[in-house]
Amino acid sequence: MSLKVYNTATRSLDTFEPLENGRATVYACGPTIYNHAHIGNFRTFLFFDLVHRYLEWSGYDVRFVMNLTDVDDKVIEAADAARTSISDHTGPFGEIFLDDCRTLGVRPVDRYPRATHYIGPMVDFIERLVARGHAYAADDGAVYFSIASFPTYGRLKGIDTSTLMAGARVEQDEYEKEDARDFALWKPATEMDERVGAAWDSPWGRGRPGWHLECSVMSTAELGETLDMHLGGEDLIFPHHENEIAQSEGATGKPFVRHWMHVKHLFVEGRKMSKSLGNFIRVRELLEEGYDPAAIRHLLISSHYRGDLNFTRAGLEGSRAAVQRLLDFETRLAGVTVDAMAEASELPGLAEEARAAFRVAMDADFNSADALAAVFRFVSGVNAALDRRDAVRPADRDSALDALRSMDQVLGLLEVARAARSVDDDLAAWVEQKIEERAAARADRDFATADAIRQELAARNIVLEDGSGGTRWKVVS
RNA sequence: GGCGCCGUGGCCAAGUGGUAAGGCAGAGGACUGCAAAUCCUUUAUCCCCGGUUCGAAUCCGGGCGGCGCCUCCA
Repeated sequence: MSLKVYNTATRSLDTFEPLENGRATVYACGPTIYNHAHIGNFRTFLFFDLVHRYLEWSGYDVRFVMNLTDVDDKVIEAADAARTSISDHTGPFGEIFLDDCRTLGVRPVDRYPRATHYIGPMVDFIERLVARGHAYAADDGAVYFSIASFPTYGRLKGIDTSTLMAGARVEQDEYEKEDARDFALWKPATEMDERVGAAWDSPWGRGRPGWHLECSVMSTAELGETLDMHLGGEDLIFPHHENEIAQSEGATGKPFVRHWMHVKHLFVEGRKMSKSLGNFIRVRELLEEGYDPAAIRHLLISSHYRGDLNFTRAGLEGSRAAVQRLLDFETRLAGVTVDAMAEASELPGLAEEARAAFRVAMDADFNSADALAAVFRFVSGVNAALDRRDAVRPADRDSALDALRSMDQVLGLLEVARAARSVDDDLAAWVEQKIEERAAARADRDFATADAIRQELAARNIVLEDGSGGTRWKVVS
């Protein structure tokens, strides 16, 4: 009964062991806020959220940090193209990103450090690396990390760097590097950098930090020198995270990260999502097309984070239906007839079974697909049990409701679905009025009128359910 | 070229040695004025070939097919 996580560094399923018992420090590489986030980004960010929620659900005292990159090549180019500054360009996109996160149910994390707020610590960090012989200043005003000074470089990705650059990818004369493999910690400012406000004073002159450095410095500043978990997309393994290890361990002499976890990139309609294929899907678009955010969330967590995930609109339809089943189940359970004198039911047993299966699934390297299966088995089991009975004990109902809501603390599906379906009082009053009219028509066996009313409501995504206790209504997506 | 991953029913997707979770879709039935919701029934020799084993979707070898990284893409 312990959490096992696949560790990219060891390439094996390791037992999660934080530095300090009961506490967990997590650093996740967040987005570069120069544009709208796409659906692939959110597979990763939703996984971060799953980790965040599950660690808390498991009782850890979690400190979770996700950076927002607000200065790098892409940001600078985008800001310059928009004839603005990097801060004016990234500000709104940062807000939009956080807004998308809220919509999809990504819980706020403890800190969202932005690189531009850490320039001082970054300069200090570079000086430490220089002092320890891991970095050197070049004549062009840049400071480079010396790969030769860090023998284990390449271990995370499992590559031998001595042959890595044997190919002719690197323009040897581009910078004043001592070794083609070396990477920049500090880059001298260009005219464009100055124009968009991406240049700061430093002991090496005007310039800006290298992208890899940002994460090493912010994670250390916010969480300490050794992190329990570091998360990111699979593309970041090399060189980004490899470089972070070299920088951080080079500067501190201590292990940087205990567990490295990486999320696999998703596919869209069976193909890699890429600009050249023109199949980028932004979260914004899906929301504007009217897709339920809970369905998006469901689809993105419906497969294991290290496995393939093929994102399709057909799949989104399926997820929409799955989420609706969950909502209907909660509504039914909450409204079930209770009777303290009723005989004991299967619900407490099913609830216990579901919680246990859910935990086993999530402990197995955050297997959300298996965890969802546990939830749906529970749904079927309880529905069948309720069909066999007229009433259940209040405590039995509560045990089932508690289990459902507890599991949703991690999955966040009901939570997001409810938020997306909130109705104002005016609409509710109108619907109630229509339902009364329909009830009167039905009493007169005037089914034509009754059906017309039902269709009028359906046109506004209101679906009716006639039961023994009267008519219930719900908003569907 | 180097390193690595994947191929499970119509679609999506768990399962890494004991004879196939779950969701969606479909078909039949129960319930309903009709629906909706729900329940019941129903749909897989796990890409192919060989091997190891009492036993393999799961391990090994080969093949076919798809893909990723080695480029500051989550």
